[in-house]
This record gives sequence, structure tokens and C-alpha cells, in this order.
Amino acid sequence: MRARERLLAAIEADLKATAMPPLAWYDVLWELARSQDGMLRPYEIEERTLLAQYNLSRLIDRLEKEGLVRRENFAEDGRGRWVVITDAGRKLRERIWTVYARSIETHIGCKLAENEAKAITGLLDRFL
Amino acid sequence: MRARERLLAAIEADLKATAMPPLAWYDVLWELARSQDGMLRPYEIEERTLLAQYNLSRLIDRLEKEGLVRRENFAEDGRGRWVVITDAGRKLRERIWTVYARSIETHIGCKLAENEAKAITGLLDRFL
DNA sequence: TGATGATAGATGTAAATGCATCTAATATCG
DNA sequence: CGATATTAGATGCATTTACATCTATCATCA
Repeated sequence: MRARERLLAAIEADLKATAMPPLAWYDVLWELARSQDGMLRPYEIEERTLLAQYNLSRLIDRLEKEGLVRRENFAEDGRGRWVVITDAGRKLRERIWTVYARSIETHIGCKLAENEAKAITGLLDRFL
Repeated sequence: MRARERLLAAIEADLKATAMPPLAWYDVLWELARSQDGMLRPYEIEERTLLAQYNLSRLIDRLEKEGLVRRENFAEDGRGRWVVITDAGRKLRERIWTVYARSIETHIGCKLAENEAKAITGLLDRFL
């Protein structure tokens, strides 16, 4: 918990220093960008990011207001929506990644050998 | 990050289910209870819990309003304060612990062998 | 000593979060 | 079919958090 606290603070600080949005934005944009057609249902994003439903709903509002995603109706189920990433969204994700990747390397990568990193993930995966 | 998310959610849910306050309350009460005279300076709590200064200041407000701690002036430095845990604060910490300990065992302990837990802490300690 | 800078902690305001609940649509089952 | 339950997602409201800044005190040093 402490390690996560420290690392997240360091990474968020790097993002802020380069005028980038919070990490949660990245997580959502990344899930969308890597998905088949650049679109997911809100509940799918929820599952993948572990964001709470009501938080995600409002995060999508913010992303939409910034033109990074847009909402569309889901034809097969009147209750559902699609969240579609826009070109601007993809662009921004890439820009964030240039900072984020460096940040990961600086704060995490350089402190762990490959096999150590694998050991951590192997053990922590039990909780997922 | 994901593991922490899941575990914290599970633990907080256990606390909520037994009408206990959030985990941050426990962290502060615990640091106070284990300290020499049941009192610490705000900045000391801050260092130990990694809470942000402005968050801690208000968390102490809440604890004080509930009668779990009280603030006193720090004689040697007019800017400083003491945060002193009350009997009610110690009592509550113990009550929370009965739930928290069980929760840790349920969600974490039973999924890791002793040496595995040590391996994780050993590796994650590098980030502290 | 007196000016300047640093530190401890508090706080106003804006934004995000948590909780409960709502609406609209679909599923289930007598 | 119709009543009831369930699900997807949105939202009102209270609490909490983040950011910036403030006050008061202490430290430093010319």
C-alpha cells in the first residue's frame, strides 16, 4: 500500500509537471485504444480499470467534454452506450505515454530486475 | 496497483459492513496509539501515513470532533501542535482492529505463504 | 537587531468521490 | 400477456480531496 502510494504520487507528479491529465484518464483511453474498434461499453471499461460505476460515468463526461471520446447508443440494447475514442483521444494517449513510460522506467523499472518484477506480478496476481 | 485496488475495496467493505470508519482513521489512530506517549506532531503522522498535509489537517478535525483525539499546543515551538489520542480513540482502534485483522487474514493472509509475503515486502520496500 | 526566508499547520474554493437513488430498457416467470 | 425483478447507465447531494494560499512562528545572517 505504501509502495503504491509513493509510486503513484511520483508518477502523477511527472504527469502534472508536463501538464498531462490524471492517470485515470490514461487508463480509460488506453483500454479504448487497444480495444478492437476503439470502443467499449461503459461496463467493460469499468471491469478493466476497476473504476466505480458512478466515477466512470462522470469521468466519461469529462473526457467527452474534452473531445477525447464520444458516446453513442448501443443498438442491441436500449440501455447501453458505446464509448468511442476519437482521434484526439488517441493522440493524447500517445503523448501521455511518452511521459508515463519514462516515469515508469525512472521510478520502477530501474529499481527491479526483470525476474524480480515477474516475481512481484506473479504473487500479486493472486489477488485478481 | 490493481491488487491494491481490489484488496482495499474488500477491506473497506468489511469495515463498512461493521459500521467502522475508513481505514485512514485506523492508520492515524494506530500511529498515535503505538507512539511513546500517545501523541505525535501532525507532521510526524504525515510522514508515517503518507497522508497529504491538507488532508491530514482535516482528518484530524474529524477525529477531534468525534472525541478520538485532541489537539494541544506544542510548547517548544509556537507553530506546532500535539495530536493526542484519547481513551475513546484507543478503544475504537482496538475495535477496528478486530475487524481489520480478520479482513487481512481473509483477503491476504490465507493467499500467501509466509515466505511469499516476505518476498513481496522485500521487493516493494525498495520503493520506500 | 531587523530583514528575509523557511516551516508548521489551517483554510477557502473548486473538483472529484461515495452513496443512494433514479430512469429507461430488458429479462423472467406465473 | 402482464407483473415483477434485473440491468445499464446517469445524477442529486453530502463528504472528501486537491490546489493554492494564508497566518503565525521560528531561523538565518548581514
